[in-house]
This record gives sequence, C-alpha cells and structure tokens, in this order.
Amino acid sequence: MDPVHEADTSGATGPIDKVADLGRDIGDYIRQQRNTAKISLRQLSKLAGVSNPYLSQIERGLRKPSAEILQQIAKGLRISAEALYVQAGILDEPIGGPVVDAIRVDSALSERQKQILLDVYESFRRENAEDRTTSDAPGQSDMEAQ
Amino acid sequence: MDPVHEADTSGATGPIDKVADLGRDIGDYIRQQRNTAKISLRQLSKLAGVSNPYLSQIERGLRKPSAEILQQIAKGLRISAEALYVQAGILDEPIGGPVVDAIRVDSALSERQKQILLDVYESFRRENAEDRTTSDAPGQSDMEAQ
DNA sequence: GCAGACTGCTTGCAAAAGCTAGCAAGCGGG
DNA sequence: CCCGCTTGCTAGCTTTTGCAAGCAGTCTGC
Repeated sequence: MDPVHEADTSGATGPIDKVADLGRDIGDYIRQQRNTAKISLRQLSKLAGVSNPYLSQIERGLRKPSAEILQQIAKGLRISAEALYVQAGILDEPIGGPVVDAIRVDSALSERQKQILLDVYESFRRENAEDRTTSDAPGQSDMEAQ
Repeated sequence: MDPVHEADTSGATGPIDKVADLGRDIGDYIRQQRNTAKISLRQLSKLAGVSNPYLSQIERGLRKPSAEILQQIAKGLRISAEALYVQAGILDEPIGGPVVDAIRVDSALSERQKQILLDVYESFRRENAEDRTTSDAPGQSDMEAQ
C-alpha cells in the first residue's frame, strides 16, 4: 500500500530541498525509537500531545517540528531531549564529560567565563593527550538504545 | 498556538511554563548577552543569519524563535546553544553536580591542572559576586574551592 | 461477506514564524 | 544646517507549522 517510498537520494537533491534533508534525519530517529518502544504512531501522538498526522509527517521528514514539539515527543518516548536535538542538528555538542557538563550548567558563571574555563580545560586535556601519544577520545557514543 | 497543553512538564525547569513568558525570558537573555558582547542588533542579526526586525521581536518576546534560529543566535553570540535552550525551557538542566566535584574526580587532569582550574573557577565566582552584589541565580549551594 | 477497530497517510485550513521594505530618532562631520 | 550612517522598531507579505477531518489497507470475530 505504500510502494511510494523511494528515498530521493539526497546526494542528487536539487536546490529545492530545504526542509526535507534536515527533517529526515530526525524523523528517522523518532520512528526508530517509536518502533523500539513498540507503540503505534497514534499512541505516541497522544502521549506527546501532538496530532497523529503531524507526527506522521515529522517521521517522514515532511515537516520540521519546533523545539517545543520535539521536547514533547522526547517526553513521550521517554528519551532525552538532548539526543533528539543532536539528531535534529540543532545541538552539535556530543558532551565532553562531567566537568564540561558541570561548567555548562553552572548558573554562577557568565557565558564568557564558561567559555574560558572550557578552553582551559580543553587545553589541559590536549596537553595530556600529547603526553600519552594517541590515546584519547573518551565516551563518544550516544544513542540510548535501551 | 497551544491552547491544549495538558502536559505537566514535571516542573523541573520552572514552575510556570507559559509560552509568552518563555519568549520573554529567552529574549531578555539574548538581549543581555548581546549587550554584554557590545554588539548591535543588526550586527548580531547578520552574524546569526536572521533578519534584524525578527531578532528585535525575539528579544522583546513578540516571537518565539525555532530551535534552528536559536542555535544560530547562540553561534552569533559565541555562547552554547544548550544554555539558550535551557533558558527557552526546551531543555531541562542536565543535572548539575558542582563544578568543583567534577574537576576533582576527573582522572584526565593532573593535580596541578586541577588546582589551576579550580583557582580560575573560584576567581570567576568571586568576580561575579562583587559585580552583582547579593543578586545571584537561585540554588547556589556553598561550594568551596579553597 | 462484512462490521469494527487497528495501522498509517493525504487533504485543506487557521495561525504563527520569518523576511523585505521602510519608518523615526540619535550622532558625528562637512 | 544638512548629509550620511547608525541605532531600534513597525507594517505588510510569503512561507511554514500544526491540526481537524477524512481516506485506504489489514486483521479479527460473527
């Protein structure tokens, strides 16, 4: 009933692609998570508080959901909004560890100060990495595939 | 836009999650950051790749920017998108163990490096305390950095 | 065969986002 | 004085989001 599912192969996509390629990634991820959770599209739509057609379009990359909607979907799926934002390409931070996290959320620091601290921290880590030759790259994997 | 909003949102970010407040909050934060960076509205709009009137409306809380726009603004301001999302209420604060604790436990740093980081951190905090004089963000526990 | 309930998808429409063009006010220099 | 350049804000328009309503296909039981 749905033979029309040929992905248009974004490699040769014309200049008309604006919403499609960005939304497709996130939609794929959501659908995958939904299937993993074994719930139907309508169920998730109800859980997330969005309409079922809209969720369908999001999953197929026809619509680009706002951050609010994204957050509600994340809640419905019981996954972190962060993971979803990373998938959506609106958060490119792969997290750097407890220190980085702690600095980022510290409300006692200004953004400039955070940046300085993070820079110093990063330079220390690089410094040590040189010492240990090429052993670096701590936990980079995300994706909570329960 | 969202008259039917039965989701409780667990109140982790704030007691009130009103869209209007949300926009005003984030706008205020952006304007504050922009003034701190000493750049004009039009300059930031160019840096962020958005139109200047739209940025003006965002700062005054008349429009609710999408996550993409937020990210571009964050980039233009050289601040983390995460902080902006938290301000916008679309990202819960990812737990915040004290910075000091995280640094102390970090095995990637030497003791000397830890000391430097802690010193810088504490100096920042003192700086802010003097600057703002008794007005600070909520939930500040006493964390000494010796 | 045919209700009934499930799956997901398509269609039109209201509302909001987001941009282009243009406005009044402030400031320095000729 | 007036010119040019900047500051931020307003008006009107196009594009997109997001939803209500409705459609086709698949099982299950009668």
